Amino acid sequence: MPTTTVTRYAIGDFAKAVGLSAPTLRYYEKAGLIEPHRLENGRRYYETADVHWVKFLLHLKGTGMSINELQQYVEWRAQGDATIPQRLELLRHVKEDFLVQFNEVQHHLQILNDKINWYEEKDAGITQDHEDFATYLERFGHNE
Amino acid sequence: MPTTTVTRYAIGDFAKAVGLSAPTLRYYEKAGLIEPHRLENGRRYYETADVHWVKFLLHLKGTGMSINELQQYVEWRAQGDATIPQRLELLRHVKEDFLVQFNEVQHHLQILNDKINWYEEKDAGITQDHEDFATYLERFGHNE
DNA sequence: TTACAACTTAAAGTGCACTTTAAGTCAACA
DNA sequence: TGTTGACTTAAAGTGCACTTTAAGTTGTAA
Repeated sequence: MPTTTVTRYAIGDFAKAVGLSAPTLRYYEKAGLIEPHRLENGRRYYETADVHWVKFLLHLKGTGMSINELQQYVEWRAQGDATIPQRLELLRHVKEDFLVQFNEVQHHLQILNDKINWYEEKDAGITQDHEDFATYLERFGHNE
Repeated sequence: MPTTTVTRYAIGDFAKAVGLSAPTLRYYEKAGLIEPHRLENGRRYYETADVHWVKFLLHLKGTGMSINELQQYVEWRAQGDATIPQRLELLRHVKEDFLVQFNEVQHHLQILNDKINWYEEKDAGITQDHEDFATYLERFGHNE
C-alpha cells in the first residue's frame, strides 16, 4: 500500500523558507497574492508549490512591480489562459520600465565610482591645487 | 569696466532645471541638503553651481542613499577636508550595498525575461501539453 | 498540568519621501 | 490699477509596504 508524504509548512516555517515575516505573509494573503490551505483547527499551512509561487512573486516584485500590479497579474492568472495576452503585456511593460531604471541606476553608479576615485586621489596624492569634481568628470566624459 | 552676469534661478525655474518640484526643494533645504541664497525680499535664488550640486545629490540618492545618509554626507562635507575619510567610507559602503542590490535585481530581470519568453512560447506554439514554468527555468539553469 | 511558544483576528501604528493645504505677501503685466 | 501667478511659511496629509499591538486560542515540551 503506497503512501506519499506532502510537506506542510506552518506559517512560521514557511516565512523562513521564503524569507518573509509571518505578518507579511498574512498581508500578502489579504491582498490576494497567496492562498494558503487550512487545517481543521483553522491554522494555515503551505506546501512546496507555494514556496515556488512566493519566490516567483518576489522576483516580479524585485523588478519593480507594486503590490497592485501583482494583484492584477494574479487576478488574470486565476482567470486562465485566456488572459495570457494581458499578462504578457503587463510583464513587457514592467520590463520596459525596469530597463529604463536600470540604465539610470548604472549612470548613478558611474558617478558614485567617479566620486570615490576622486576622493581617493585627493586623499592619497597632492591635496593642494586639486581639480574640482566637475572638471574631473569631464576628463572621463561623465558629464552631470 | 568689465561686468559679469550670474544666472539666478527663482525656485520654480530651478525646480525645472533639476527636475524636482519647488516643495521638494524646500523639503531638501529643511533637511540641510541645499542652501539657497536669498534676495532682499526674502525670496530664494539659486545659481549654476547649485544645479550641479543637486544633480550630484540625485546621483547619490539614485544609488540608494537615504535622505539621512545624504544629510550625514553633507554635514561632513561642510566640516572640510578632514572628513574625507569618513565620506569615503560612507560612499564605499553605499557602493557595496548597491552592488549587492544590483546583482539581485539582475536575477529578478532574468526570471522576468524567462517568464515573458515562456508566455510567448505558450501563446504562439503548442498550447496543450506545455511544460510548466519551473521545468522551463531548469532548462536554462535559472533555478528559483 | 502548567507554562510557553506559535498561532488566530482586526485594527492601529510606522517610516520614508514627499505633496498638499492654508493663509498670506509680493511682482509683473495688460 | 487690478488681477494673476509666483513666491513665503508651518502644518497636515498621502501612498506605499509593511509592522506592531491587543486580545484571544491552541499545540507542545517539561
